[in-house]
Amino acid sequence: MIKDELTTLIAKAIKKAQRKRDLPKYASPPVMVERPKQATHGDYSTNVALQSARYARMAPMKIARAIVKRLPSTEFIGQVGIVHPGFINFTLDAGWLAQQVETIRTAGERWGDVDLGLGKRVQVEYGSANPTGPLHVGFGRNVVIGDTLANVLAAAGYEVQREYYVNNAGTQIQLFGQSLYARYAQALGQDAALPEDGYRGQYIVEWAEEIARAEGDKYLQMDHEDAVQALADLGVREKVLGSVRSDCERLGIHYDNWFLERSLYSEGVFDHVMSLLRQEDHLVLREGAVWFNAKDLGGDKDEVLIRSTGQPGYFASDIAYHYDKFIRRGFEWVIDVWGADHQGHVPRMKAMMQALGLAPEQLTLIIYQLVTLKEGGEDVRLSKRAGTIVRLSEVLDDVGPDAVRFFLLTSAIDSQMEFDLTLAREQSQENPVYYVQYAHARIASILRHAAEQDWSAERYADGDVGLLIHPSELTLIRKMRELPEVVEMAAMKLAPHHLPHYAQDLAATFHAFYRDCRVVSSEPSDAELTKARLKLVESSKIALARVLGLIGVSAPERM
RNA sequence: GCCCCUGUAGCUCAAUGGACAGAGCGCCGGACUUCGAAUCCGUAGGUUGCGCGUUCGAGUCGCGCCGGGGGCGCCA
Repeated sequence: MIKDELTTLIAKAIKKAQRKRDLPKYASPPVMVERPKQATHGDYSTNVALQSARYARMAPMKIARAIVKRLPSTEFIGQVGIVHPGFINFTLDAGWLAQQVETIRTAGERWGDVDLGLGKRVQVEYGSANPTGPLHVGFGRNVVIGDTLANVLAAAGYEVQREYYVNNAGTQIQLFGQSLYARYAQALGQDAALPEDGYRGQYIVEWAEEIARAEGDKYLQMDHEDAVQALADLGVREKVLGSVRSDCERLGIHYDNWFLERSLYSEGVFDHVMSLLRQEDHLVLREGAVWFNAKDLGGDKDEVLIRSTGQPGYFASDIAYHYDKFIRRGFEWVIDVWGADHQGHVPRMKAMMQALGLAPEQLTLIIYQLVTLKEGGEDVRLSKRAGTIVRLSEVLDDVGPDAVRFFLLTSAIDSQMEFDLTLAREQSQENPVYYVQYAHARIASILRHAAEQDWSAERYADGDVGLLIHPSELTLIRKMRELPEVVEMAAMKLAPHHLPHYAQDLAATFHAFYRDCRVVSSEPSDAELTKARLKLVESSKIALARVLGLIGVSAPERM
């Protein structure tokens, strides 16, 4: 990338300046090349002269001049400027920029790809929640972040696997089964009580009725324990995962693998990992329970693995699960996407990594802040067990998948966001996603119009992009060229929110170009310019479609 | 009490330690007689919660205070 090439060139220039005695000998701080916020400061900028002042014991402006003096000329750099207090600003060469249109057209749907991952395997696990009810709208943030992160990492050259972990073992599933059984029995006219901490949501009633209608009273005939288990399994498999799949489908999310917690037990992974931990002396017996000695490995406290009842807890499964990911399946890097309500688990997960003989950095825990829900300015309190949830599917009905996805993605992972259902419904048409999509549809329309005027792709194939010299044309090309850098940044920082912001920016830049430059001209003398601009328009379509694709929303030809 | 995240325009949110803190929505005013007005142009709106400090330079880093969210279970 240009940014990296520039960094290297500057570093070389510094060394050369030192050899030629323009600069004293000193260990240069790392060269940082950034994109200035302000267009008048050029396309790239470095503060290395400012950073070096204290080591070189020279005025930054003088250092900057010395560096620039030794900078070799290259095809892509147009102008180099030195600005007080010591910034060196680079402007890309206009002719070189124009040629980038061809680069983008050649890259096609791979425009934006970056060689960062070098094919390294990474697993992104997201969406995993207790499968005891439909997906909640706040949880939508989890799947959208995870899925977009996976898209970005794939674009950045990683080999990505997307996984959903089905927690189909443990006490919550037990409770879910009991709740379902009670509602099922009620549906068949029996007098049955919900368990103490049972799931009280209306959806359990609905599911129970559906099961009663489809299967009759066969579960009442069975042994109670077996019936609860069978209903729990059926509920998870058909009802919960059914709704998860359908929500994900609507959001354009497709998993590579659905991993069952229970398989860890049936395939012996759990037992194996426990004996491993025992061998390595990470287990302690205390008060009839088996504890993991997390404190010895930097955890904040020890954790129960197997309760005194003999039942393994959630964390025990998690250890076995991650053993499976890293050791059995050989992932070098694993990313788990968790809500802030799980932040307290981070230390014990890091301790677990050490206990398994793995580097803690191999496991990245993305902790996103929770979405607080409002309805007309009032807080909406939520509880899956109490049944007061707002289903993701309802919001998808009201607002639409593209707007939901875009909205949930726009905030940084660390910032909590407020989702006002009333406002979201009212303003769904104002969602910025439509602004971006409109730009894409507008481009499609221009290309259609061009084809009608006999400007088909074949007829402008020999257009000369060197004719693109209008400031708005060049601004648009500059903006398109940022895409790979945005992808790289989003991948390195695991920060998907940069994408929707960039998308809006790109769309705005296109609209400005459209305002200033007539594309399809009826003047015969404009024929060559029309060809060049059609190429530019085509390349913007490529860039817009790509970023929309990464965000996971559609790029419509018409709207 | 301790730990994590956070406080930026009326609202929802951006800003890899850099240059005049930016968008969208909302408000007000303007632009469709050749490519899509779901667009564009313009106006207003800020002591970046408060106070110290580090730095050539702080919305960004450190410390303290105040406010918001989350966590600290043989639940997940």
